[in-house]
Amino acid sequence: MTHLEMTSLFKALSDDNRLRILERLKSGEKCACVLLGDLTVGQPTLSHHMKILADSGLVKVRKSGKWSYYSIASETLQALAAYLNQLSEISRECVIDENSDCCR
Amino acid sequence: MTHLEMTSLFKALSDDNRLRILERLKSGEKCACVLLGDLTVGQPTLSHHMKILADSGLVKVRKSGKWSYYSIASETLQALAAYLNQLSEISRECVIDENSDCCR
DNA sequence: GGGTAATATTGACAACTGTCGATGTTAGAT
DNA sequence: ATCTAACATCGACAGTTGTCAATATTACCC
Repeated sequence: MTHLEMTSLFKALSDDNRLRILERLKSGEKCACVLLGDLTVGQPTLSHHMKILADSGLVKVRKSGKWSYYSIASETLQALAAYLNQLSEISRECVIDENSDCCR
Repeated sequence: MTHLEMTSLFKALSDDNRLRILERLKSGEKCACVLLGDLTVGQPTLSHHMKILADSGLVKVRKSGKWSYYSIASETLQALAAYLNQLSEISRECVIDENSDCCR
């Protein structure tokens, strides 16, 4: 996963409504009109959010007739979680001495 | 961790330079002037980014004399990773029948 | 105290983002 | 073919964000 893909994933996650959508999808696949009922945004706005979530790879889309069904892309979420965990593992306890100059 | 805190964490992570800073901090505590050398932004911009990272709880600050030392706040990163993992665990395989109407 | 180095703050500006109303597209129903 | 429901796209607008130059603050050194 490239650096750019990573930031676009975090961008996709950094909106209150989109987080709500993901949490709603945790209970299983949902169609857009159901999600619309859960939020306080208009239909074009929901469509916009779903596009961002789908394009980033956080949700999968399945179209059937008039309906669009969305579901969580677990692999992507797990990959992100793995990245964050790796980032939290500080390789060595490297505390700089308080009296040393750090900048030369 | 509240919903609002969560989105502010993701917001803090959704910038290329801030991700770079965190990856740089993975090798241990660094002072601002060192981080400045790693990026292609001016000093006020770095200061701005560090404030966002610190306020969100992703990094810890230690001040000593003229210098500010920054380090990764592992707990926060791990909490976020746990949240993402929990989100990826779909409770039941709930695929809606293709021929059913979803919206009533 | 005066000078200098590290960092923070302020103000300004361009770029991006979330939202909506209006309109377009597509597919089933009558 | 016409109507309607689900969803997408477009254009506009306000609010936010990343960036910089200029300035302020703080702490050390002489």
